[in-house]
Amino acid sequence: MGEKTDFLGSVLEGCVSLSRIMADGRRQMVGLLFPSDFIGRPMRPEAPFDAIAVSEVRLCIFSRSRFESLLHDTPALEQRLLEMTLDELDSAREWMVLLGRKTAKEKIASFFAIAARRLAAVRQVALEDGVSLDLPLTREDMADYLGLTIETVSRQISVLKKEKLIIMRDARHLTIPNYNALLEVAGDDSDGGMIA
Amino acid sequence: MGEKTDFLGSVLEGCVSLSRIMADGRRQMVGLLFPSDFIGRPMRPEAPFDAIAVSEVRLCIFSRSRFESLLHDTPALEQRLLEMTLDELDSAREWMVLLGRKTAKEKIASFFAIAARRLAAVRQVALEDGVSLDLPLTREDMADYLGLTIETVSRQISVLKKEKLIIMRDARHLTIPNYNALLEVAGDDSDGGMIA
DNA sequence: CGGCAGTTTGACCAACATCAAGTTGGGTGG
DNA sequence: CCACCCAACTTGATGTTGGTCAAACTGCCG
Repeated sequence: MGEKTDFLGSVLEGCVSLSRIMADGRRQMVGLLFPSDFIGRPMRPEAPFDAIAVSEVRLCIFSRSRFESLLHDTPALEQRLLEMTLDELDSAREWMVLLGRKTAKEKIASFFAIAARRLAAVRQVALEDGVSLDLPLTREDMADYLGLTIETVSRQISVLKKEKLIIMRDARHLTIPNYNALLEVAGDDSDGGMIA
Repeated sequence: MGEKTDFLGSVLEGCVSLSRIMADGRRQMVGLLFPSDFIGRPMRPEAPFDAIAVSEVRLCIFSRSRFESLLHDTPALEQRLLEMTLDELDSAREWMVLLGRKTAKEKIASFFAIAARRLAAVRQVALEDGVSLDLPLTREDMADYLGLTIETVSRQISVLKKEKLIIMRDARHLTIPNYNALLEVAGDDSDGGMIA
């Protein structure tokens, strides 16, 4: 778990997962890092979670010691990192609500809604009805992110397809005809949990 | 959800919960704040979660604006806050593993183990076999923290009692005869998830 | 044309939720 | 001091969601 990395960095391109694997093999993803997200655990040599590339990635890497001294000397950088960490904390807590209290169908709908929001942010375009995107995760990765099994993920995706809440050209390519309708199903009141 | 507080602060005595209530009433606790923990959301006027006192509490309160300017002018304070926030983030992620992948029994065992660790830290004593403590939460609060119902919480506590992993003098007073045995049941490999 | 990883679907099962009584214990008023 | 009350908790019977096991399907690569 969590190699002792001597590097910190940020994601430039692609997608990186953060996860924990329990002794008996159960796995839970605890975060999904998109371009501009910070990667690594400043101020602690052992990272408590595994960072795994989910697609091809380009990273920007700094040595831990150089980053930490730079951080120490640059209050503006430290402030920026604090802001990012506070946002990550809010995201993690939103995800706790999903894991603890949402149904399988709500979890899938939430994940699709969030993936669309993140991708729109990365592309720097507005999030409109009819957005299309390629899912960054396999069914197995989704299951581990959502606290489900791959079979349940697959079944609930089929349900959402049948209800016309999503359109899938193939297993990876998603279109959301009506974003607000999807949010409704996700169980988020109106403005839809502002997650990772 | 999350009143617009003009105050930030830290817990001096007692215990405060952070939670989200969904539109239909489902509730998920996303954090439990003990003495020395920070409370509030710096750099963002709206708190995204409700802070609710779980017991009688004493807080140390600062006005938001004064705290934020102090923060801006005091790199050491900012660094301390960054460290605390990074620790909270790790804790939140550990909790995600619990919510997403642990069984009801493992969740209860984890909660008891963590409560004992936190209480020992607050009391500044070592965590030894035979520790006793009064649970800070009702069964309902525990259920909302663990993503369960009160009935399941109650039943799994009964199971742990029958297996002599815990002793309960009454519904609130807990004794842990063998901490490592409890960690074993909690599903954490050996050193037992370092959670908030 | 296989072969294989990823996915889908079906039949069945188990864990946890729900619904419904009881039980306990501390607090109040007679 | 006792009787009652009520909230918190426990326990039992049954229901439902999501997990497990198993079999097929898809599309891509060699």
